[in-house]
Amino acid sequence: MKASPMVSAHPDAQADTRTRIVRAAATLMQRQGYEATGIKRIAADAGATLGSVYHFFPGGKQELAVEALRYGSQEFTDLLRTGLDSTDDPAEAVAECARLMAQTLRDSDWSDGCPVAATALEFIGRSPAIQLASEEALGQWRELVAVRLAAAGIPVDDARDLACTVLSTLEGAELLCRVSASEQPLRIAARHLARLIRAY
Amino acid sequence: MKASPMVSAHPDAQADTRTRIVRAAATLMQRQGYEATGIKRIAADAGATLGSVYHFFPGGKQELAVEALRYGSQEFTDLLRTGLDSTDDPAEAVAECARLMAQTLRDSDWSDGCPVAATALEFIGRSPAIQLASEEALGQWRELVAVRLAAAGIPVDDARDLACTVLSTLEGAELLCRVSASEQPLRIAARHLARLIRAY
DNA sequence: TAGTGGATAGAGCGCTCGTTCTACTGCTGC
DNA sequence: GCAGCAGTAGAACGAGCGCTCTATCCACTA
Repeated sequence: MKASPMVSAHPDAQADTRTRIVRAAATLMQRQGYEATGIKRIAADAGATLGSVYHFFPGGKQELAVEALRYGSQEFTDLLRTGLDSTDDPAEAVAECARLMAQTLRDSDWSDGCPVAATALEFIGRSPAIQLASEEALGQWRELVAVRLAAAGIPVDDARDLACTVLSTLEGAELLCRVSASEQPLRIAARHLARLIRAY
Repeated sequence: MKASPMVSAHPDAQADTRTRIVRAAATLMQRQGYEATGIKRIAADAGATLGSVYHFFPGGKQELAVEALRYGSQEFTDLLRTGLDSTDDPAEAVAECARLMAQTLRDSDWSDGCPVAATALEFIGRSPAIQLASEEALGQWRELVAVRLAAAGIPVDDARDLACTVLSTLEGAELLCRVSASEQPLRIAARHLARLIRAY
């Protein structure tokens, strides 16, 4: 079947097959982790077949997972950048990130959270490739926040430490939001993080 | 084989079979999540057999998982209580919790983290029983911190919100610690949380 | 028209999973 | 002595997993 690119039941069918597979994998792994996500389900969600999956990812599920983590990480980077660039006040900018996350979560029924958390927790100490990909993602986000805070005049060392806590708090608050199906933890975190940053 | 209670290759063989099974399940699920943890592996680690597992948990893996979550949650409650009661200064007490977590993590090679995070993330929106058990655990911890802060003279409403952020930050920092195999995020979180609390 | 190779397609392999089932052991009350 | 029962033991089942394999389709080149 061949479906010209614009005809399909899948929302992003216009993208090429490889991209659709990565997107589907990223979404599923973000929502339920690595082990609970089957390759056949990924292929079905992507509107692709098993043959295509193994054609593009001969390394199998793990290779696909690493790619999916990178893809999701980039999406979250974009969200952070949007929040951080939303205003001149660095405290308010970080708070905006928390609010954006809360909104994304609510809009997806508490499904679309941090793209690496669920998968990373399954693999700590068990898969160097996946742990490294997760570490790179977190490091990249931390750097992004640190640079933004430093640009606002906060001493570089303080900015780096603050960025670490900002990320910790955002990640943890997101977990709490998802488990309790409530925006509250991220809303509260937004206020407290802003207050903490203003103290510098 | 019978093994009088004191003879066995397993560290906690003196406990009864049911307890050993729950402990083994809690440890494995804490380290690698629910899906990656097989029932046969749980039985082997507990020094029990499949028959015993299904004898005590006729509801199967999910019933066992809920019990394991409760068990792990109680252990973490004990850790929090120890930290919170370590000093009169509420800010310092919360910081001590973070330090205790960092130490536990390091001592276990970044394996023994929050007992519910990994499993909870796999099941959000997919299993009411497990999500509820996770929510209860987080709520219990939050309450514990809130009461401690209120007892130190912080207004009740502020204490409740602060407790929420404390938990968010601890959970997130722990994730960062495990992924990066470093105590740094929790050490930094300890300082920042103390500072935030002192502002009230 | 024939040839080439990236991409698609899905049947089927071996394996492991959670679960079920039957048999056995050892204690307790009669 | 033995019935009854909680607990132990592990073989076996069906389902589903990740993955392999062969066949086919379709542009593009010559």
